[in-house]
Amino acid sequence: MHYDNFKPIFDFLRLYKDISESDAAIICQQLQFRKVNEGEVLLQEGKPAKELFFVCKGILKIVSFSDKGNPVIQFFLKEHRFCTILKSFDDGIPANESIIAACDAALIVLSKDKLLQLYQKLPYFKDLTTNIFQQSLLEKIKVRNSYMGEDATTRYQKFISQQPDIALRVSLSDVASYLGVTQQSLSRIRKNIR
Amino acid sequence: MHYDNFKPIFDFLRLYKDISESDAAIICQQLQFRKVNEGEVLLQEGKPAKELFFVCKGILKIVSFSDKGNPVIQFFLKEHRFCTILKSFDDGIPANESIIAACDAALIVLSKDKLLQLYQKLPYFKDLTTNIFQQSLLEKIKVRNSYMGEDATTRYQKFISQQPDIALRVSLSDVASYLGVTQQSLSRIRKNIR
DNA sequence: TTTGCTTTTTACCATTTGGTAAATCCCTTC
DNA sequence: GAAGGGATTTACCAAATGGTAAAAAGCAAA
Repeated sequence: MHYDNFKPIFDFLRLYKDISESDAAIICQQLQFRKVNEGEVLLQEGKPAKELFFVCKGILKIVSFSDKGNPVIQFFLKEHRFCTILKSFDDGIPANESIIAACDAALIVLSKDKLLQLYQKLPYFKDLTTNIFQQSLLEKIKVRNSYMGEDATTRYQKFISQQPDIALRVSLSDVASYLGVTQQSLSRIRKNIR
Repeated sequence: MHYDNFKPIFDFLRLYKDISESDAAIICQQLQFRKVNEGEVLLQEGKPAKELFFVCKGILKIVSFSDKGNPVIQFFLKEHRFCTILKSFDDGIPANESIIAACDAALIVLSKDKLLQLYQKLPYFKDLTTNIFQQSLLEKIKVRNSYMGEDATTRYQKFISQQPDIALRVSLSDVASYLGVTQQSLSRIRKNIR
């Protein structure tokens, strides 16, 4: 058991709830550590999400496609964030989005089967994850709404001030897709800001 | 007890969970019926959200302000939707958004105090609301993301096809604010579509 | 009906953004 | 170091959008 690999997730969970060492040992048994390279597909659109990821290092992106077929990055998930396609994960239906590593990353993987086992073994665990997921959804909505009605330059400036660590680590084209502009426009915007 | 007024909320809740008549009576005791006029402010930005609204008739809007001071409509809530500022409601902190009637509306009001009482009396009720809230958040994210990377015409067309009943009942300026364009642009877009 | 107020439409022009294409930069591999 | 491939920048022009202002339409009260 590589406990060191799993330390980040306990640091995170304990921000929400105190977890005894014996419970931590139970949780550890269900966890899996995984390293992925930039561009690696962790979940393919159209398949059901059967895994919950916790980002220890790196950045994941959730990607869907617009009507025109252009990839649209919905969110970036960085260190100490959970990542899955929640509706697909909960209901077992095909995901409308893909999960892809936006840069080299280290993850903790929790399969749905094993999470359900945890719900059985640790009665508080479902409340805990539900709470975390809800906060995560609220955060996503808040960020997205803060972009509404702003022009591309303002969106970019908000992005680099709100999520500077992500801005520096993912490609320009990913940022452009996330902000809803072409990469040419974003490149021009960056030049004007300097 | 005006049970008739409360029927819509039970019709809705029973889509998620069977509720006995005796439980329904308990719930009814905590509910309050309220009619509001277009423009009426149900929650003022900066104040903590202490009420949960269920829309029986009409449309509510959640409004915040951009950096430039322009009002930005984040969402519309129509019939058979719950509406509150969840983070403020849960944590008791000031809301960053206002809730305003986008047209004349009839609501069922559930105060936080009374909801907490319901959680005590009906053990399943917290799970039920949590589940509903999560689905609501996922829905909001899905709609918002579907607009990302689309031009204003496409966003408007998606809006009128996804939410035709709302499009017909709220003002053009509200729709423009929701879609992140000026009302002049939206008026021009409507002309071009015809 | 008339009046006054609000909402919506239209017009004009400045600015922003998209689309295409080419040039440059950067990184990896040989 | 050289070559190749992808990423980013730049340029050019067309199209879309914003800002200001005025006209038209809709609506409610007198």
